[in-house]
Amino acid sequence: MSAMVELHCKNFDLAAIAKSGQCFRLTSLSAAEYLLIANGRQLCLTALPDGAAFHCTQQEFDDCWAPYFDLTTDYSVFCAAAPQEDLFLREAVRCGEGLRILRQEPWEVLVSFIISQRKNIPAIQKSVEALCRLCGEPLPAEEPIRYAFPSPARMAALSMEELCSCSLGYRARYLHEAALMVSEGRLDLAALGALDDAALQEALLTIPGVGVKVANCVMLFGYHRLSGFPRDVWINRVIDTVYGGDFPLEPYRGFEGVIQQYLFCYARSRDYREKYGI
DNA sequence: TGCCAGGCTTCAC
DNA sequence: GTGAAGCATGGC
Repeated sequence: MSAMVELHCKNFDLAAIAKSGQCFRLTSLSAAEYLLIANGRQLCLTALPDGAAFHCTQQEFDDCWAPYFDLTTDYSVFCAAAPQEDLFLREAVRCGEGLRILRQEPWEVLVSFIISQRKNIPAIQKSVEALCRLCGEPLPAEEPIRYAFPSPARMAALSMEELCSCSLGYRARYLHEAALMVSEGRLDLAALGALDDAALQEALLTIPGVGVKVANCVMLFGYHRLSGFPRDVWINRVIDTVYGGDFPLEPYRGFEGVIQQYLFCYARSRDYREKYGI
């Protein structure tokens, strides 16, 4: 019988995480089965009513996946921060209380969110997967063959034509330059982790194709800087239509990014669109 | 078929 | 410094 670790946790919803738009390689295989490729390995998961079953050894769970899913953080504290009078945020939290802010590798997040600009989530997933198939290392496993996220060096070796074959459009030259910057040592993503938030954002903004929004995504999802608050079209729409153009961040200082994620997921939900006629 | 998508860069002014 | 135009492509 293969190894398995069961997680029972109120604030853990695989379906919500999979469609949260923060990672693009956690995919649904069936109603309750999911496949995650991250950290150079793959993991099968089964959604449970109060958590998930991780199909791996206890050691792999402890060393790799518990940190990845940020399991030592108590998200109920963030959920409880929504004030009684903010009915919209309370509904957003209720809708997304199983979300986690994943601790992904900065390089993968950087590439994924350079790709993300002016694309919807299915299109991003498709481009990321095409890129992995094109130049990612095959993972040691049975059929079907799956591919790790490509290293900067492997991406830098691609021609512009090869990059464009992943439906990257005008983003291909951004990715090519980013891959060169990292593979040639002009940009040390690991070293950036030692910088404070302001210096980290400044460094990320030197990368072509990275503006304030993408930089905030990389900070939040790649460096676990929970104060990052990416403003995309969905968030701006919510702030404009629900908060009169000004969302109060001060009450959520230090975990603005978690609140942002609740807002983002609720804004894209059917509940929200039906309720607000959008 | 047309609008939109986890925006950024460039170029007038 | 600010605002508008242009950008490639696929989902819905």
